[in-house]
Amino acid sequence: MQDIMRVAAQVFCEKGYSDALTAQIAARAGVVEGTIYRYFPGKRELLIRVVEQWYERILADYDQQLRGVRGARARLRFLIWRHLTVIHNEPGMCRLIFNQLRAWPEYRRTTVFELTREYTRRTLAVLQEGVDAGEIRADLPLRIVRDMIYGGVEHHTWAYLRGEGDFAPDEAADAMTELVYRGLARAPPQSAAEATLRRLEALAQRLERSTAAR
Amino acid sequence: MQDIMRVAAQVFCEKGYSDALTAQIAARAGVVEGTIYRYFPGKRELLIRVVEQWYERILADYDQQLRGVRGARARLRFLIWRHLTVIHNEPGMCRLIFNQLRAWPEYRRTTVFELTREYTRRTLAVLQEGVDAGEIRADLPLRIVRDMIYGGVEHHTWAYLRGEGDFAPDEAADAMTELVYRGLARAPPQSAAEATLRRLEALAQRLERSTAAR
DNA sequence: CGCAAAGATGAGTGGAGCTCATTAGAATGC
DNA sequence: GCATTCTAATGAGCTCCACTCATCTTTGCG
Repeated sequence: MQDIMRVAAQVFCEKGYSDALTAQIAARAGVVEGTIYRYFPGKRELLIRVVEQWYERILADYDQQLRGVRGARARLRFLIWRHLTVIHNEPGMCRLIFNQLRAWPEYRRTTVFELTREYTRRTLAVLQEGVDAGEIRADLPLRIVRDMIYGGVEHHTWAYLRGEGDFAPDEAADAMTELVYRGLARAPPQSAAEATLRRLEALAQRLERSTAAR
Repeated sequence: MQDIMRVAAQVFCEKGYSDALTAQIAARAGVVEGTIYRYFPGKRELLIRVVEQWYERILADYDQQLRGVRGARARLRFLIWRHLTVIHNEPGMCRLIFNQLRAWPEYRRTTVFELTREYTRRTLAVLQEGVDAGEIRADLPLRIVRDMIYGGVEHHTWAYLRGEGDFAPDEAADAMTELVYRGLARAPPQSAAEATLRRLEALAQRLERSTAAR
């Protein structure tokens, strides 16, 4: 049965879900087609089991690694970078998850779903750490930030997953972390700085006039 | 043929792509199955044509509306809000695009693909307007911002598209615009800037006192 | 009215997931 | 050491669904 799952993982990744034929998986695994259906209720369930096994492997050392990273900003960057890196290293499986698994009604009762929830929940927790430490403002819903992070990662890697073009996990992680962390705007505090600047400029002019008058 | 496309749009939206049977579409359209294949090379192409027609309708008044919105920030919010609203109003079609169409190899030669590119290109243009107007910093790649916007919208609406839960386009648009515009962080650069600002203010006060004293 | 061109028909085909009666092999009992 | 039972593997066949094609019908034109 482990043979079947190993072979199925290969064939699914190579050909995609619908072009991967059960007959082909059986042949490569050295069994006959019907044998697959002794262990799996159907092709869909086979994919689900394969992806679940893979995903558990991927997340195995995840918590330990995260525990080693200190500071809300670095932790946040790690989460983003990690997601980008997994996609970059294993595009086949990620394509299966994004294009097939998540579109199915069975998805919600999958451990992939549960583990993903856990994963994104950790992102919220890290953001909250930042709020508690006074590093991040809390006047916007953190859920939206999380959605923009995960959605952004997946949108950014979309072309790569189609086999068109590439992306750099490190650079993208830097940019996204920076964006989330410091934002894009010249925000209200800066207008305070501008006011101060104007006061100083006015003072400078007055001083210049008074020194010139002497 | 318009009948077939109208009926197909309905059935696809109701049942999803693979549960929508060609026989069913034909029956509801009052023709026989083979007739569909006189006008369309196959079921996939039928969906593509249906979605293309819909998408053109959706984007018909789009540019005109955008032209009516002034200011980079308001324009950006409009783009985000618009995307959210379309998803909220027509979940069936959006589900078909996100789950089926975009996963197919044919997608790239679709006008849906072209129009979407146009759509996101406009977002980059609006961001660039903000940079030119001095409203937005340009020291981070705008492509990443765009990816976080569109990815964020889709990630945020994902549960809704599955028929689980709901979301509020206006609130989400506000939050995302705010996030992109002013950022989240009381970040290191800003705390440094704040320290500098306090020193400058102190300096200004000293100078003001000394000039006043004369 | 005759004829040709275009359109519609529905029985039939092919392919892929899936089933099940049968067989082979292993474990257990006496 | 043979018989029995229980489990696993087999592969021919079934079903479902997209798709095809020879045939029939309607329309347009002289």
